[in-house]
Amino acid sequence: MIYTESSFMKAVSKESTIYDVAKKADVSVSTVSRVLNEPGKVNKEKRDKVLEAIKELNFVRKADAVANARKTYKKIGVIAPFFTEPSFMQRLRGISSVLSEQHYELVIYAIDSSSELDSYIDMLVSSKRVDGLIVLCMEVGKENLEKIENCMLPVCFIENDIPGFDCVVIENMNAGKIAAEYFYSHGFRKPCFVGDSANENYAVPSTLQRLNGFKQFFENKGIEFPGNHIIYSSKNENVDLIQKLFENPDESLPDCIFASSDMLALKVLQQANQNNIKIPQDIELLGFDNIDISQYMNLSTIEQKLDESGKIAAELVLSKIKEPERSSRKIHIEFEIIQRGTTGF
Amino acid sequence: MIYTESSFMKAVSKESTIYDVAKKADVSVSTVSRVLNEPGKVNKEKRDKVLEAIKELNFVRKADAVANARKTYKKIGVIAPFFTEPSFMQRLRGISSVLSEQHYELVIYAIDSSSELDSYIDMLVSSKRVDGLIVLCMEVGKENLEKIENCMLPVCFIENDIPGFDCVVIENMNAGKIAAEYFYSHGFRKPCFVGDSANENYAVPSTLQRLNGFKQFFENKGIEFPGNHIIYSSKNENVDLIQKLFENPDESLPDCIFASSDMLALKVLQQANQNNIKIPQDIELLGFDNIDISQYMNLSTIEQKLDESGKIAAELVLSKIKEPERSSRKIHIEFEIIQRGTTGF
DNA sequence: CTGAAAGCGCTAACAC
DNA sequence: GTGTTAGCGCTTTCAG
Repeated sequence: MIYTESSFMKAVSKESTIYDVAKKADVSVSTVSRVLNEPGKVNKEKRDKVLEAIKELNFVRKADAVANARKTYKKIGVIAPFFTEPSFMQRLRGISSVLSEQHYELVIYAIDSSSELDSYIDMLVSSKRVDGLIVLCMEVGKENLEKIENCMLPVCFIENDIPGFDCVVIENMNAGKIAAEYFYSHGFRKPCFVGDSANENYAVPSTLQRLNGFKQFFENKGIEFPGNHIIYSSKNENVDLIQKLFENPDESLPDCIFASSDMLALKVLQQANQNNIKIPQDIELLGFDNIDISQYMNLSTIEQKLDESGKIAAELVLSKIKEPERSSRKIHIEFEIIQRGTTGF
Repeated sequence: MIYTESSFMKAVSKESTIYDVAKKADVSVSTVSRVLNEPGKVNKEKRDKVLEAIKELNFVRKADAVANARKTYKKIGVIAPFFTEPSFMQRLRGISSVLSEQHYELVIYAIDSSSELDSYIDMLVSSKRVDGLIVLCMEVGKENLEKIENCMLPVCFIENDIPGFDCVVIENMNAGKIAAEYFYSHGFRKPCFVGDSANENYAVPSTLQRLNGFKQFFENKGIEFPGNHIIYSSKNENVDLIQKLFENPDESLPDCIFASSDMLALKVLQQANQNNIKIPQDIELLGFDNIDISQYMNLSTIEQKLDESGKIAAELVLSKIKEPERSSRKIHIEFEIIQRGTTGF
């Protein structure tokens, strides 16, 4: 057996408590507690003695004991579908920034399936371990809602509009409409929509809403969509459908495409390239999300202020914690068109 | 003032404790505790009474109190640079999966600057709040290492090789070599490297290592790189440099490009498209990471098994928690070339 | 199987 | 300022 440096040197020094520190520094535990929490209120002399004892004993206090005594947690949980999409990350980033500012910890419960969602919620309501909860883009059944309400856990939903709860809602219909309006006002009359239909059953159906908003706007203007100008299918099928679309003769090609995610838009861009279709000269292309890579790829897109939605959600739970009786609020996130290289020809 | 449904209905019922439950069910607190933890060991009759009391009182136990009494946390902290890169997400996913399997919570400390790193580490060592720590792709100064060691916090570093600590190391040099070997064995002799140099000071310099591995392999074979075939600069400059490269006459173009990240590779792909350079016919292109979008874009790339590196790191801390005295381990993550549409012409 | 009682490690009145 | 002491809410011996 080979002893590495670390296992060799480290003694199994027992973990010390403030009692040990107090004894060693020859003061009371309250004094120790004070130098930990309000050092100003204790004499320099004693304070130094305590500090020294702390150092010598290698004392670290247990956050759980503190929380238990103070009856506070300073933790917010985030329930999110498995973080595969970049958009979730950006939202998390927003959440994280305000939480760390307020000295709250961020604990993540990543969901892979509906049943996992249930079991996490059970855990969270059967044992109070966070001060508040943020639920990201997930459908939550009535039963679970009741559980949450029963244990009076402050919660905020993002991208899910639930009556009686704090929500940060993304007006996906409106997003579709804004895209349509943009194209229409620039003179385009042959629109096309591309979106992935494959949503997990526990995820919110935002793509469909965007499609509806997009379609409706044009239809209100008397413009109909040929069947192949609405591509709304599973990921793999969509690739084929896009390819088929681009194989059409020029006159039956759309003059503008709204993709319901930037990833999809990037895919369209690539496929257009391969088919010698110039973007934006032949077809304009607008994505959705404004993920990091989009700027890089010079993709025009609709930004939904992901960071901000995360921030607002965090602020909502925090405020709900301070003021549990306040009535629930619903915040609508704005969109913004980011015009880059794939539109505005 | 308008009362919403929720604020109207919810009484300010005080939070109840197991004492309340015990009283109501007419049993001792130990019995309540037992039905909570080992329900099998208590009579059905009493158990039901307790369960009923729990329901009536809307009792939820405090995780902190439990942790305090049990002297256990069941939490792992992850320190990571701000989650902007998709690769981090995938690693987190790996970490998350094994933690949730083992019923550990995952708390995230997102770092934005060196000073934030310091303050998080201070917090973590000055107050024990997690059982273990995973540090993602960050440089940690000697001082901080000592602090961590002093408080005997089990820790595992990902993509950072620190003697005496558990590490999951990515052999970036070797990655460069593998890419070079791949191109070389397929007959390519005019290699080109593209990488972003702009790393935060607290991030590990993996790109440079990949460059060195790539370069070295070819140089060992007697192949030199013209100056413009090594693009290693800041993000914005790189775009220009790539463009300039592609403006060269055919004979001074490279025949293969290794990009040190998939994002960059995608950028190269786009720029090649715009310059009517066919990939892979004119130039082969290999990325690095195999992020989700790469499959979508049919990009050949080197996968570094991000999920797995996260999983292993999580397993390492967990094992270190169980067996604190075991000597430190270093796990090397393998690479795999994923051949898709941008190579293998 | 069940209950009494002694912790867990820290905080927070309350007196001095 | 500082020490005493009673909690915090739950777990866990140890008898019975």
